[in-house]
Amino acid sequence: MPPKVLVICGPTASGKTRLAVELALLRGGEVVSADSMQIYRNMDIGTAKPTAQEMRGVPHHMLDVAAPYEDYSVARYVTAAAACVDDILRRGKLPIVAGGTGLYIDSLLSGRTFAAFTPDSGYRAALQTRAKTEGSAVLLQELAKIDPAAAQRLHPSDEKRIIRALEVWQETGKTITQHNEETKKIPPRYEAVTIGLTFQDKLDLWARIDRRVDEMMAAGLVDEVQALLSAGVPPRCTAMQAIGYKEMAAALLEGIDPALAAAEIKLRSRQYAKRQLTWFKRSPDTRWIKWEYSPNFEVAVLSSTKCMEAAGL
RNA sequence: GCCUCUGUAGCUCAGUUGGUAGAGCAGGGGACUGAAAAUCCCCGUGUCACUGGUUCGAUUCCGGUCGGAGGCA
Repeated sequence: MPPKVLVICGPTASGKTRLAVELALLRGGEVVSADSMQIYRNMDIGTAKPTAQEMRGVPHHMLDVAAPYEDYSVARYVTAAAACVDDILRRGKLPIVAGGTGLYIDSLLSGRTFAAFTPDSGYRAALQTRAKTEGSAVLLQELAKIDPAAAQRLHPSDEKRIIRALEVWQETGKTITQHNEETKKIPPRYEAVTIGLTFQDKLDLWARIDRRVDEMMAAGLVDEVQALLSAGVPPRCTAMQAIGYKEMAAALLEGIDPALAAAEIKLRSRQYAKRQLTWFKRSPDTRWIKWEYSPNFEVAVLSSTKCMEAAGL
């Protein structure tokens, strides 16, 4: 049997951080973040990275492990996060994987491996150029010749995935379809007890998001983004695609009122929360905790604890 | 007070030389195997302000009423 871990997922601003700390304190656990943007250093306010005060002495892993200008990836995350989880397990403590990046969580738990090459050979760039000039539909047609199943699955506009499929073939000699089938057979790395946080009423989620963005503004989001820009972080890099940074950087660069950017950030955050829910909803074993009018952490902790006991955690 | 423009989807607006209408954004749903806070796909019936008239038929033309914007006084 694979080792057991606790997972806490849910949309942005649903209280994952706080619940993770509560449960860690209760069970002698340590938190492993599963957040694709909190991995970056110097991006604290806009990613709602837990502060030392919020951590309450609970060790947190996978925060601040990359520089903003670096190109991070799921593959890197899984390698590093699995090492953290294994170490926590070895020390007899409970690993609590908490975060909102569904792909990171699933990849960590599944034991899935990624095609063994680093996508910086220039081939990807060449394909991107071709997609721009010839259109991604042309690339899809080429893909159809080597991997009909993948071509069938992909939409002609889905440039990123078409390029990835082509690049996997080019670099490894295997089609992405074949790769996916093989990795599906890999047994899960961990047995997860998953708790999902959500809201009875969507409007409560929206209100929490709005409030959080207001707090970010008050905490100095504008300065944080300006500092990144001043430090020479390219506005187009992965880290700067993060909600909050993307909009604020654009406002700063174009001389737009930051308050307008804040409104945009609220909107994008709501849309992001919806996408997160879509991802998490498809896991049938997730135990959902629905916040009602206001988040009641006592109830959530109790409910989580029962859930953990039932699963033998 | 007079003149001009204007009132169409939650918002911004197209449009119908008269046969009951469509985009963007918002919203809803979905996907997702090395950028994932990224990326991609699907979903548009609404008293066409109200009210008379002309007409086989009006959201479209004409009159009036009520909103809104601007101009002249």
